[in-house]
Parts: sequence; structure tokens; C-alpha cells
Amino acid sequence: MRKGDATRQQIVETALSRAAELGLEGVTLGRLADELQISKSGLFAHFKSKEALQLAVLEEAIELFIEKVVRPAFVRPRGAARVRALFERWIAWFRGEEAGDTGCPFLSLSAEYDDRPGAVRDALVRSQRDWMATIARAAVLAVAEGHFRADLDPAQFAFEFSAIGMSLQYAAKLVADPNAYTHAAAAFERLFVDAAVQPQ
Amino acid sequence: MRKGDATRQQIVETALSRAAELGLEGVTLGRLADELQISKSGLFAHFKSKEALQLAVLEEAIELFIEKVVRPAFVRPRGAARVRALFERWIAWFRGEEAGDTGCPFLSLSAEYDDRPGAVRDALVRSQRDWMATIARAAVLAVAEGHFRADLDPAQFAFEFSAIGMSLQYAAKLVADPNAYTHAAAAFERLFVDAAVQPQ
DNA sequence: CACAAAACCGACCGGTCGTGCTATTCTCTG
DNA sequence: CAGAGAATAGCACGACCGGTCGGTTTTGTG
Repeated sequence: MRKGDATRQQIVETALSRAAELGLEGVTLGRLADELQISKSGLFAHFKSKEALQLAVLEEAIELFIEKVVRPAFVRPRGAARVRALFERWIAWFRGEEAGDTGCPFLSLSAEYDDRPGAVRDALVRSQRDWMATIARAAVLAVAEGHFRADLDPAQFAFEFSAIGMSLQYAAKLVADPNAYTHAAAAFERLFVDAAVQPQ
Repeated sequence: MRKGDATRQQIVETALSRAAELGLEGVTLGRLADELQISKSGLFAHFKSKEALQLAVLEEAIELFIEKVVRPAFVRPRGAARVRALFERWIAWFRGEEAGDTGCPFLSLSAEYDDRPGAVRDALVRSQRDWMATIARAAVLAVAEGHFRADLDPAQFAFEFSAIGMSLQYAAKLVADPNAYTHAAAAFERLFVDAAVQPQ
């Protein structure tokens, strides 16, 4: 049916935006239904369980992330430009221009599920491994293009790349450091220069 | 009275270890009482509200952090050695040798409260500002000692310092990367060398 | 050893949680 | 426009939530 799919999509989108603030466990069916102005049971009928809703929300977040961060960066030519685009898109994602200033949902979820086994955690881990692999792959291509040094460790690069983003979210959202974005940009520049082939 | 203080301390300690897994909101009075084999009302009598318990738990965590991380590093001579000790102690804290392999409670709490206003968040923010200032202060002293370059930005140094720890927790706990600690050590080395005065 | 205060307990409150089950309303299609 | 089937609502459930209260046990002390 068509109407049902539209409603379901609306539920998932609303749930995603709430989950970024309160966590996936913090989104309750009752409040979600109130916000959407439908009954709790009417909402529930679209999912067999709350976990199914959580998985749908996570999937939605992954799709959005790929669309807003990964794909735009991968249209850039392989190499340094793509790595830089990946970072810039990621930062823009943090600012929540699309997510609604609630920050990166994956970072909230990572903390929420790092000690909570289950299907949601499994899916989350899979997506985060993909993301790290995506960064590393971009770095490998930059090496192949001759933009990055040949002895660069792509996994190490991905580790430090993602570290900057996490520190940014922490500094910007929790401690409300006005220089957070400046610090993140400077940290990336240092990482980037270190990875690039020496100008000699 | 004496007996009550001991019980209260036991409650706070147990609550802290549970909070590192489930978050402070996830610790419920009933379960906590069951685990301690006391009644829920007997437990509750030690605090005027759940928020008061949460604040007590946070205070306990701060004390523990200072005792296990900050103080041991600050007995080292000011300068590069102290900065390095600070990092090493912090990493050891992550491994949870004292906290019981649940990772750093402050990182979990940061994600949990970055969108949840209240007294707990305020206290958390204060403690995290202190921690960042502590790192920056150690860097400033290293500059004064001639170990770090004079043009080093201490806030930038603290930003990247903390970034490594966050990425470590994320990599080690969520994605279960076996090389997480190696990556963290390498990242710190890069940060440290960049901050040090050039051998020239 | 008595006795007040502190510590603790069990029962209970209103509310909300996730989740079923049954009816009703809506929507697409023949 | 009628009827089938999807979409949604109403209602109730058992469990658990933070919190309250009156009473009982334990503890430190004069």
C-alpha cells in the first residue's frame, strides 16, 4: 500500500531526529505517536517490535549519511581532493544542517550501544566499520595517486581522521567551545600535511 | 552516623560501575537496590531524589579520575614527562583496570547529557572543562620548560590530545579494533613530536 | 541497659513503558 | 460505487519507573 509506506517513512524520520537527542532507547512509542498525532497502537502496527523500529531508524541514518557525506565526496576525483571533501562533508554533517543541530547520531549511538548487545548494536558496528573502511580506502587511493606518502598506514589515518570528528562533537556540543571548529580544521590540516608527500 | 555513610558510599560506587554501562539515566533505583540487596526505599532514603544520586555518582567519578589519572601525572616533573604521563595514565584509565572494563564513564556521560539540560549536565561540563584546562596547563608548562615549541597553541594541543582518547574508546569498545591501542599510541607520538621543539 | 535517632523495610501511589487483541475507518481496485 | 484489505484507533495487560509513607530494626550513646 502507498499510504502506509508514507506514514512509516514519516515515523522513521521523526524517530531519527528524536534519537539524536535522546538516544534510540530514549525514544518511546507513546511520545513519538503524540508528536506525529497518531495513536500509539497505530504507530506500533508498522513495526513488529520496538527493536524493528530502532533498526529502521538506524538504516535511515545510514542512508542519509551516505547521501549527504559519502556520495558527494566520491564524485570528486580520487586522491587528496576526495579525502578533503570527505572531511568537509563530515564536518558539515556534524553541524546538522540536515540533521537539525543535534549533532552526529552515530556518535550518540556509539556511546549508547557500546555496552548493550543486540541486533541494533550489530548493525551499528557494521556501519561504523564501513565508515572507517571508507576513509581508509580514500587514503589508499590518495597514496596510489601520488598525493599521500607511500608508507602511510591507512588504518592509522582513519583512526586519527575519525578522532577529530569525535573531539569536535564533544567540544562543540558539550563544553560549548567556540573555537571547536577552528581546532578541528587545524587538526585535520596537520593530519593532512603529515600524510601528504613531502614537498622536499 | 557511621553505618549510613558506608552504605551510601557503597551505593554510589555500585551505581558508578553500572552507570558506565547503562548511562546514569539507565541506572534504576529498583535494580540498584536489588544488586545491593537492600530495599528500594532504604536506598532512596540516602538521597532526596534520583538526580541527587546521579550528582553523587558523578562526583565520585571525578574524585576517582583525579586520584588515578591527574595526581599520579602531576607528581612527575613539569614538562614533557608530565604530559606523557598524563596521556599514559589516561589510557590506563580507559582500559578500566580500576573501572572494570567498562571504559571511561565521562565519555558515555558526555554523549548521554550533551542534549539533556540540568544539574547533572552542568556538573559534567564543569568537570570536562577542568580536564581540558588541565591538559592545556601541562602543555603550557612544557613550553615554559623548553620542551615544547614556544608557538604551540595549548588549547589546540588539548583538543587533539582528547581526540585520541575518544577515538580509542570508540575503536576499542564499539568496533573492537585489535589495533586500537597501537593507533592511539602512534597518534600521540605524532602529536608529541609535532609539539616538541625541533631537534634541529 | 535504656532510649532516641538513624537506618532500613514493605506496601503502595500515579504514571509510563512495550506489546498484544479487537474493532473501526480509510483507500485502493475491480 | 461496492467490497476487500490495508491502515489506524481503542482498550487493556503486566512490568517497571521514581517517589512516598508508616512502621520496624539497628545503632551509637548517656
